[in-house]
Amino acid sequence: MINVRKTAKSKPIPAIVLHRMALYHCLLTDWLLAGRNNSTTSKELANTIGVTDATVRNDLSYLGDETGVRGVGYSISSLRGLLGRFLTLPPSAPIAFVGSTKALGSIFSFFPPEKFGFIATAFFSEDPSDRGTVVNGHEVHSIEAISPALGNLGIKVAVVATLPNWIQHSVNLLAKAGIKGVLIITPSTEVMIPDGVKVLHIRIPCDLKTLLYHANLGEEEEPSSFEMVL
Amino acid sequence: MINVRKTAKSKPIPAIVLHRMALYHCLLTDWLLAGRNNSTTSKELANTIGVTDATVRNDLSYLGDETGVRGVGYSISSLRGLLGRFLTLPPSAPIAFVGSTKALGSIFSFFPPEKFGFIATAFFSEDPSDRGTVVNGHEVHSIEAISPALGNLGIKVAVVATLPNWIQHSVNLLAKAGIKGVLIITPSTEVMIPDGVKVLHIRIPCDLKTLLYHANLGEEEEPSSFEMVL
DNA sequence: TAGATTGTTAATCGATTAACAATC
DNA sequence: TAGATTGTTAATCGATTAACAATC
Repeated sequence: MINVRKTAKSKPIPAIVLHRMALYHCLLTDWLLAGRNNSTTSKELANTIGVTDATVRNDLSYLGDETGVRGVGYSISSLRGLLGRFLTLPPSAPIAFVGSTKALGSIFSFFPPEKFGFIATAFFSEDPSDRGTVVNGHEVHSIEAISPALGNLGIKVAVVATLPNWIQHSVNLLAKAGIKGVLIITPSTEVMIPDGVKVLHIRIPCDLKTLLYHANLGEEEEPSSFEMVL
Repeated sequence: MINVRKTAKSKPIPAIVLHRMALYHCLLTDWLLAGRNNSTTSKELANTIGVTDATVRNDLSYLGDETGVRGVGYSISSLRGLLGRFLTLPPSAPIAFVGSTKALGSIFSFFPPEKFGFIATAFFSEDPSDRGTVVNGHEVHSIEAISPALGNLGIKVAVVATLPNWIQHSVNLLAKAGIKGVLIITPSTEVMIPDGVKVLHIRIPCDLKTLLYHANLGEEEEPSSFEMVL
C-alpha cells in the first residue's frame, strides 16, 4: 500500500506535535472569532503557547509545503484551514455524550460544543431518572442503547462523564458501536482500552496533585535549623 | 542556600515525571480503596499506565533510597505514602472554586473532591444570582471577594470554571491572594500567567480535535483510484 | 540456593533548538 | 535593496530503555 496521507514528512506525527496542532487550531479560531484576520508569525504563535519559534515552524512543516510566506508569516485564516484539514475537522463535528444529564448539562456551561466547532447529537445516561429527558432537542437514551446507529449520524467521537463504575461498560459499548475516539472526563486510572479506539483522559485529581507539588516547592523545611548552616 | 529538598537526584524533576508521580499516587489510592494492600512491581505499574518498567523505576528514584525491595517489589501503602510526601499532599487538601454554581455543582458530579483527597472550602461566582447561595456549607462569594484570607484557610490551589471573559480576572485575583496553583477548566488559549503561579489548562476542544484526527486516520482518500496502483 | 525484582548506568531514541540559506 | 521571516538541516538536549550487578 502506498503512503496515502499527504503529509510533508511521511513519518507518523508525534503525539505532542499533534496536540500542539489542535492547540494552534483552537488559538487561530479564537483570533478569527475576535475579529482578527491579518498575518501571524511563528514567533507570535510560539510566544503565545510557550514554545520556540523553531518548534512552531517544525510542527507546521507536517502540514505540507507553502504553509507560510518567507519574510511575511502565516495567514491566520488559511493556516487555520490547513490545520483543520490536517486534523480532519468538519465545519461542525457531531459528538455523543455519555453520562447523567446533571453532569453533561453542566459541562455545557463551560464547554458549549457549538462554540468550538462541535454539535452534540446523541445522549446516553446511566441514571434511570434521566430516561425520556430531552437535551438540545435530543432524547436521552440508556447506555445500553449505544449502537452502531451512531455511525449513521456521522458520530466518531464521544465524551464520557458517567459515574466511575459505568466508564468501562460505556467505553466497551462505544467501541462496539464503531466510535473511534473517547474523551473520559470522570477521573479514572484503570480503563481497558478496546482495539481500534483512541482514549484520552482528563484527570482533575492528578492535575491538582501536580499543582500542590509546585505550590509547596521550597517550603518543606524550616529555614531556621542549625543543620542548615553548613 | 543548600539544596533543601531531599530528592535522590538534586536536579529539578521533569514535568512529565511529576505528572506520572501524581498518576501513580492516584492509582495506588484506587487500589487501596479497592481493598488491595499487598505489593506491586515496577512491571505492574508500568503495564497499568502504559510505560516501561524501567521508566517507572527511574521515576521512583526521585523519591529517594529504599523505595522498593529487590526481588520483591513495592509496598502499595508505603509507596503511596512516599509519593504523597514527595508531592506535599496533606490528608485532605483545601481548594477554592471559581465559577458559577451551575458549573461547579456539576463538576462535583463527576469529581467529588472528598473522594480524591481534597476538600472544597471556598467558592466564588461571577454570576450575580449566585450571591448568597450556600454550597457544601460554604457561602458563595463574588469574584471580587477573592483575597489573601484564602491563605489563612490553608488554600493553595484553585479550580477555575468561569465563563471565558472572567478567567483572566480570576487568575489575577487568585495570584494576588497568594494562590500558587490554578487549574483552568474553561477552554481558553490565551491567559497571561502572573509570576509565582503555576497554571494548568484542561482543553476539551483540543482533546476532541486530537481524537478526530485519530478517528479519521487512513480514511481520507478513496482507495479505488488508478493512481493508487503504482 | 534459585528466582525475582530493584536500582542504576550507559546506550538509544526522539524532540527541541540554533543557525542560516532561501525568499518575500 | 534592506529587513523580515520561513523552511530545513545539523547539533543539542533530554527522556526512555536495555541491560545487569546487587540483593531480597
